Amino acid sequence: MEFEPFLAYEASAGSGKTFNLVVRYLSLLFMGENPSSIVALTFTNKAANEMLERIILTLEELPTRSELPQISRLSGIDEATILEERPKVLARFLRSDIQISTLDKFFGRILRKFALNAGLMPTFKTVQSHHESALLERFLNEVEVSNASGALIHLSLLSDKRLSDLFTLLSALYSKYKEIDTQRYDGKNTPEESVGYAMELAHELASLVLSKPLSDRARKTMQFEHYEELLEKTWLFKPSMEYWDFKKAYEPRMDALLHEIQSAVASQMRRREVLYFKELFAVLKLYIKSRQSMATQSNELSFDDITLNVHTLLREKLESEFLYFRLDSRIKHLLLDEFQDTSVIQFDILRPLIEEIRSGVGVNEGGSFFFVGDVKQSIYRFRGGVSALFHEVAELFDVRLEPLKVNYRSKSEIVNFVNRAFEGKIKGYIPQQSPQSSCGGYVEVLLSDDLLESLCERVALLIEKGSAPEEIAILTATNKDGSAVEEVLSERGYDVVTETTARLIAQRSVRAIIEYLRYCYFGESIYRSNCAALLGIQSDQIDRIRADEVVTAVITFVRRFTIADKSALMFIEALRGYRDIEEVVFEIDRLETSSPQSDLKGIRIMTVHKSKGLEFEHVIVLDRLGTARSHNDPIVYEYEGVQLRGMHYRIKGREALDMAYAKALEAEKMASDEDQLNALYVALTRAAQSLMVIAKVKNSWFDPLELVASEQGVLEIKVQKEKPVQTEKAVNFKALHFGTQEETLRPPKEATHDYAAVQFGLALHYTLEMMGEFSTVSLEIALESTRNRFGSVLPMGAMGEIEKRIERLLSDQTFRHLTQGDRYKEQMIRHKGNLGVIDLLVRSEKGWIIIDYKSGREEEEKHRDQINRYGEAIRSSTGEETAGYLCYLLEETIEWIKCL
DNA sequence: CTAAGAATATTTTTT
DNA sequence: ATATTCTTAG
Repeated sequence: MEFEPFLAYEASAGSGKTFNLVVRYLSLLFMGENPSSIVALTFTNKAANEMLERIILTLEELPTRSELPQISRLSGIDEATILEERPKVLARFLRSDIQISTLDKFFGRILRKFALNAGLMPTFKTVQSHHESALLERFLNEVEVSNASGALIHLSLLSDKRLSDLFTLLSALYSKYKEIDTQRYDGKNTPEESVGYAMELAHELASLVLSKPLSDRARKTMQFEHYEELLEKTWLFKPSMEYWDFKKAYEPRMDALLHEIQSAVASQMRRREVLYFKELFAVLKLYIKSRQSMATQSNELSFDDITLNVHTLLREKLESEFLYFRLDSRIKHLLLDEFQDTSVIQFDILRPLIEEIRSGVGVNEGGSFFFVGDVKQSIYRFRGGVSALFHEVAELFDVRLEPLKVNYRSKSEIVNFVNRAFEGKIKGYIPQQSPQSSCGGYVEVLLSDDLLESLCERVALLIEKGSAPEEIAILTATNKDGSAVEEVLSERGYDVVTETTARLIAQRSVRAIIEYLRYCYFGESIYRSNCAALLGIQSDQIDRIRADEVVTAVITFVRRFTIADKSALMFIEALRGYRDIEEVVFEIDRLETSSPQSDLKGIRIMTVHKSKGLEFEHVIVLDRLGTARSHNDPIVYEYEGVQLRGMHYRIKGREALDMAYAKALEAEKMASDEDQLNALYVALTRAAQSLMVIAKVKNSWFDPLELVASEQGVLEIKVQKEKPVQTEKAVNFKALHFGTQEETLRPPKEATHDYAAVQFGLALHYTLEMMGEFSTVSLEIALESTRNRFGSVLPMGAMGEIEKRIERLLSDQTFRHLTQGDRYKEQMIRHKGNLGVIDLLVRSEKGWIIIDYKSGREEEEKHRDQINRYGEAIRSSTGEETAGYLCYLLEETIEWIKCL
């Protein structure tokens, strides 16, 4: 097989998408390409990290990896040579500026480089969203200044909507406006006002109908006074009056009138649409203006701001040659993951890059473009994803499309079930194949009246059969459903892990800290009471202090009331990003960080959207607990492939009167049904071993699949090989890793004036902390991070010294002996209200071993005390043997001191 | 049994 | 706001 520069994989679920991306990436490396010339983009941070990890891991374990033969085939280099080259390639890779990231991060980087061209400061901050109220204020001000208040009021009246709804619509249009030909909506060709005419005809029809002998209820439906009342009538939207009670009195004249009325009403609706769009786009201009000025003034950009600015920059302001000139290195190879979720505007930004590569002339010779995706898993239409791009782009750049048909993830029963469920439902569905080796598996579809009860039964069954809780995932339609599941399972004593809306600032301990800071800042007693209530203590126990040093104040507070749970510690980390207490009290509501997952112990609960790209042994897909709500976007977008062809104003009943509108509405409905089906496809393809579908009897989410209650295969659970699982009792101390020791809760240092020595010590600790394993390879990686972080502050030769000392440690007999067992780095412990961090904690056969690294012997007494305290903490919380060592990594030698 | 209109229940997915 | 269910006249 030869390396194909232009290739795309249509990768169904579980068909080895990441595997192929990694093989492709590594082949390029072994073919001698510079890592910084390869750009690999994905959609989520999770996916980007996973890819980077897989690449490093594969490089490290290459001799035994199944990627090796594939890389050999693709690159045309024999395996022996590849293995020989491996250390060099790995070293080069780690030294380079690696370009594996999310699309948004990539765009952010470009924009930063060219910020000044875009009229922005290069120091801009990325935020999830702008201050809603501040933006609204600015917008209204803009409206006022431009004398557009009339337009805004008119718009509000036309749409019968509140300002806040209008504001939501504007922000949705903001991310789309580049696709819209706003010129078309300038209000020319507005149809004549036809309310009067319609009413006249309607009255004529009414009197004609009422002149006949007719039932009372039929007479009643013919009564209306205003146009609005007329629009409520059901008969107005019927194709003919020859129906129901009217049948007996029917005569052709009635239908003639009806159709005339209908066309008058349709014309009036069109009029309303034209006026609406005219005003809307006038107002949108002002909105965009306020959005831009907001971004420049606050120096904060949202994801949308970034994308749009990059687009303007690359497509309207700069030549692509200039882009290449400014980027550190020429992008020669582009690898795109999850391509089906790309939005039109995102692709438009990438387009010149691909065109350059495709041109294949001069410096672009030998470039490549590769993308992977699966239109069946396109579920982000609401965010602008256009799955039609997938095939369109393949055609546009003459990229060969190859389907990956084999599912390596799921057992055959699951694959067969999925094939049966989706064949004929998803357009052009190609059944997946199952390799011989993945025979077996289990699928159950059960219909239930009490979803949560059935869910609990299934969970109990899986656990009873020996499944570990973390192997079970429960997928729900909404976050709210996820919370309901979480509640019911916790109630029954199961450990659960949710990836749902648990925002950090929603956690109890964090809320208490925030209230405390508000009390310190504002001095209002309401905040003190809130804080006390959250902590379950008396208000007078809380003192107001001047919190000049926010972090220090919070640490004191956290210690005093012993609320140092994970969230609190993570929050302290987040607080470091704030200037002062003022910024904290006013900005903290916007902190979107989610709270840490509870050690990943327990049953996973998440939405189907979040589960995308993940895989679990046992999956239970739960029907929606509530009923689905159809979205009510006031605008119906009409797409033809990837092109936005038109926009229609959504008016109730309009589809019966306006063919073009009816067509657009129908297309929209089909697209949204497709999304729904795709979501189900994602849900049913997450399982490796067993899949259970719990469906409602009526109005089920699964209705489009026409599932029937069934059971296939045998529920077998391979019991995990006995891992040294810590019991709940043993983990009485908190195992944590947030940030690095140097910036967290290291006890305040003695006033040391030797700045260089302090930096050296920190860098040494940092390197040890960054090492994934105690191996030479890990050391190399860790040193790279240290160089990035401390390079500028360390004296000459310090890096070499660190490397020397750690290398000595790695070959030290005592160290090797002591570190046999499960190792935990940077463990935070809490004991008697004190927080501490243990450099290295080892769980050996005999008990716990504490190891603390030191770079100098100046304060040995203190160090001993520290170890003794840690030892006491571990011993009292676990009740097991505990030993403690100080490990001095000195210039010439390693010295060990046993403290307990 | 049917259609109209009133009453009632329920109300996303996220880089 | 909208989909579904309920009530009721014919």
